[in-house]
Amino acid sequence: MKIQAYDISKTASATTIVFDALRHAIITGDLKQGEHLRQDEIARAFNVSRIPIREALQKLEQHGLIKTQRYKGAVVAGLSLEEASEIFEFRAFVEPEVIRRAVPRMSQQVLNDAQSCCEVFASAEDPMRWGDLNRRFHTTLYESSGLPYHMEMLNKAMDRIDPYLRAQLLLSDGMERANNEHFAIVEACKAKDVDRAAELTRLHILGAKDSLIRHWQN
Amino acid sequence: MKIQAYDISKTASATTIVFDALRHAIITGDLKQGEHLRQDEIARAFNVSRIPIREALQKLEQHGLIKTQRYKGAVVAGLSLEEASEIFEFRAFVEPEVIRRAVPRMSQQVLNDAQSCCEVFASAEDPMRWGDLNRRFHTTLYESSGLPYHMEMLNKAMDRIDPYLRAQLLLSDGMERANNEHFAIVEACKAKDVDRAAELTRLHILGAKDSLIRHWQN
DNA sequence: TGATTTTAGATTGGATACAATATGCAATAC
DNA sequence: GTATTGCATATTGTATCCAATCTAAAATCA
Repeated sequence: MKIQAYDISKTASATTIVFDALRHAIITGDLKQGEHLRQDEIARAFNVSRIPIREALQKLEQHGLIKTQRYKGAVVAGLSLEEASEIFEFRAFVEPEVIRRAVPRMSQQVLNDAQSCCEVFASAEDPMRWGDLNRRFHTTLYESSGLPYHMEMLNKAMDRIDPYLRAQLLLSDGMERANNEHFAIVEACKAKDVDRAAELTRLHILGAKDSLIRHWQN
Repeated sequence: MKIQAYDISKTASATTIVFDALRHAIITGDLKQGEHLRQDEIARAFNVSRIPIREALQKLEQHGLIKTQRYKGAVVAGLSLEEASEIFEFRAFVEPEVIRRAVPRMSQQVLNDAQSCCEVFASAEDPMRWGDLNRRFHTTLYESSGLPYHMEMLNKAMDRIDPYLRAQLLLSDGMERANNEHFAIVEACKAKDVDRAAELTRLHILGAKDSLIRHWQN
């Protein structure tokens, strides 16, 4: 076998392509809260029938990104401030526990990756990339935990509040604070200081939540 | 308007009927781990086309109850002991926090409901009902928390390990222990002893996990 | 005019039909 | 006899079509 081979069964079906595209559009805010998603329109845009569209919409609803009503269609789901707050609190409660498990297991490689994530994040010019980089930083740290179920739950949580995270980073000092806090977390991980890493993570998330709430009320 | 009216848009579509039926069959163990779910077969059984079946299967996959592969179909997902353990630990971590928030807000009504849940559970003869009653007991307690997102996550977690919970209750002293622990939790809630309620909940879940693991290894 | 009914178009839910892929068995080659 | 290839069947993915429902504008009536 001299040729480069892929597992074709893992390539994307029409449904997953559409799902990924819509998911991306929603969590980046291209599709805004309350906007209608017309099956026919999307189907024409992707040049497929409505069937894969409908299945993609089902998946989006399962992820909480849209809301559908029988015979009325799908709209991009909004989050009230209360709902967003609760999800931030969920993260602030679970992520420190995950990092607790991860710190003792982090290889030098992972620590280096996290460090360079931080640096790329710090020097990124494009605000559109901040959200992705921030997300990658967090998942990089948690991967060593060996807790795939917890991470699955956290990923879903982050999906739901992604637009709010992006908004928070765009606030006056959002980016700078996130940066400093990220570097501090990496330092704690390098020092294998479990308690400190956990507490910094907790404060990092709660801080984002608080600054978002403050900004919201103006 | 003298007649009893329902919001028909909230009635079950073919998809949700099929989903509920399959979900029930899986979590009660009627459909066993690894069993194939053929779209055509299910469609004939429910006398609908494959479209609603496919949508129901998607939902089941999102809940982690089945696994699908392109062009190969769906099989009932199994859980390794490690995966089940992690989910027990997730519950053992999150549920005490939820009950912490719930205890100060529990009305007398809720406390009475929980108490009678316990009593029904204690006197239930049919092992098939134990799982449902146990589940209802836990959700009754948590509803006062005002944390719908946390509860959604916990419900998904309980769905995944439901067959294991049922198995655990069937162990020699499983039912008796669960009973005693449930009554103790209710007592702590009545006494508004937040710390005790949380700790008892944590031990209740970890105890179930440990007894399951011990039994598994024989 | 203003409220109600009618009606036509738009949109979604579901059924049927067809295409793409997997699987297992027979045929062939060695 | 074993391994490979070709073919038939089973199963899933997608397209097309029809039915059920919603929406909003036109028509009707007081």
